[in-house]
Amino acid sequence: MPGGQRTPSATQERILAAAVKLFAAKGFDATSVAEVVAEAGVTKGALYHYFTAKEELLYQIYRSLLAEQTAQLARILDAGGDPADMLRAVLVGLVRTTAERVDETAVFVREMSRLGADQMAQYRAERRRYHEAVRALVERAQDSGRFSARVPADTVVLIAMGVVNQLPTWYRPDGPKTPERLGNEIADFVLAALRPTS
Amino acid sequence: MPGGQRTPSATQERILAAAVKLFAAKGFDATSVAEVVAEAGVTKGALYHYFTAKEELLYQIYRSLLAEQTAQLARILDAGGDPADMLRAVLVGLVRTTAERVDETAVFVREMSRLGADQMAQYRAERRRYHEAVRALVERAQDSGRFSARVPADTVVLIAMGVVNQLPTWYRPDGPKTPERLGNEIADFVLAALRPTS
DNA sequence: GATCACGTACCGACCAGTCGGTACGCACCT
DNA sequence: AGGTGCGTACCGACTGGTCGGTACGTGATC
Repeated sequence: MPGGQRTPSATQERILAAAVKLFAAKGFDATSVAEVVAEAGVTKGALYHYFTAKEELLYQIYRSLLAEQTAQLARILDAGGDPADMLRAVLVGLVRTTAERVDETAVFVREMSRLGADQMAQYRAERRRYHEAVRALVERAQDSGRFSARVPADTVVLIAMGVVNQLPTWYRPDGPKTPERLGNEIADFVLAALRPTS
Repeated sequence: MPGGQRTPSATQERILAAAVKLFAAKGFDATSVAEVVAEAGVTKGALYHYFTAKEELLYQIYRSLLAEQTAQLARILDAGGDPADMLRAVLVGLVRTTAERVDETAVFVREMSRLGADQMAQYRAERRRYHEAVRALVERAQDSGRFSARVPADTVVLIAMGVVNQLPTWYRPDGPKTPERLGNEIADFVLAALRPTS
C-alpha cells in the first residue's frame, strides 16, 4: 500500500459511517467489529479487505475531520480582514462543522488517546498550529488595543476550544437552536469578554 | 448489599485510586481488572470482595466526584451574597476541585455513557439541578441589569461547564498556572462577557 | 467456630484478526 | 466467439488469546 489515499468506495464509506455511529454511541472498545459490519450490512471479510485493523477506522475518522477543520481555518485566515470578524468567522465555522459532524467529534474527543505515538505527535503538531493561529488572532487584536488583554490570549483559546469540544455532549440536532445561532452566541460571548473595559 | 455506603477500607481506596489512574490514562475498557489489581498491589479476590463488578469502580468514582461538586455548590449558594461574586466563587471552586481531581474528571467525562439507564437518569437529574442553579444565578444578575443579557444564560452555563469538563485534556499540575489562577482567569473571562455594554 | 479479608486457580464468553475460498469483470490471445 | 489468466471485491468459518467473573481455600481475628 503506497502512501496515498484513493477515492473511497461506497462499501468503505458505509463501513466508516457505521463505525462512527457505533463508536460515538458506545465507545471504540465497547464496539465489536462484528457490530460494525452488521450495522454496515457487510461482512468481516469486506471490512478487513479495506482496513488493516480496527484502529484504522479511527484514523480515517480523525483524518477527515481534522482535514476539514484545518482547511476551513486556512480559508478564513487567507481571506484576511478585521481580527474580530475573523475570530467570529472561526468560531461560527468551528461550531457549524462540529454540529454537522457531532458523532465524529465525539469519537475524536473521547478516543484521542488511542492514537499511536506517531499519529499522536502528528496530531499534537497540527492542533498546536491551529491553536497558535487563533491565539495570534486574539493577540493581534489585543495589541491593537481594540480588545482587552485582561485574560491571556492562550486562556481565551483554551476556553473557545473547550466549548467546541464539549459540544457533542449537549448539542442536539433537533434542539431549538441552529448551529449558526449557537456559533454566533458563542462568538458573542467570546468577543464580549474581549471588549476593552475603558 | 443494603443501599448505604460505609467508610471505605484502605484496600478499597487503593483499588479505587489505581482504577482512577489507569482509567484516566488508558480508558475503562482498555484497562483490565488484572492491571488494576497489579497497580493496587492486591489480587482479584480482594477487588471482587469489595466491588461486585468492574463497572462499580466507575460508579464509585462518579459518586464521590459528584458528591463533592454538589456539596460545594450548595455551600456557595447557601452563603448567598452578590450574584457576580457567587458566580466567581462557583467557577473558581469548580476549577479548583477539577484540577485537584483531574483523573477522576477525565474518567467521568470520557466514560459517562457507560452508566446504566437508571444511573444515567439520576446523573442527568443532578446535572440539571446544578445547571439550573447556575443559570438562575446568571439570570438573576442579568435581570437586575448588572449583567448583559446579550448572550442567553443557558449558553453561558454551557460554555462555563464545557470549559471545566475539557480542563483535564490540557491542564497540567506542573504547569505555570495554579488552579486558583486559572479559575480566576476563567471567571474573569465569563464575568467580562457578562459586563453590560452601556 | 464463625466471620472477615483476602489469595489462587480456573472457567466460559467473546473478540480481533486470519485464511481458504468464491464471484465476477476485464484484458489479451486465438 | 470463446477461452484463459488474473486482479479486485468480498464471504464466513475458525482460532488463539484475553478478560470479567467465580469457586473455593486459608490464615487471622473475635
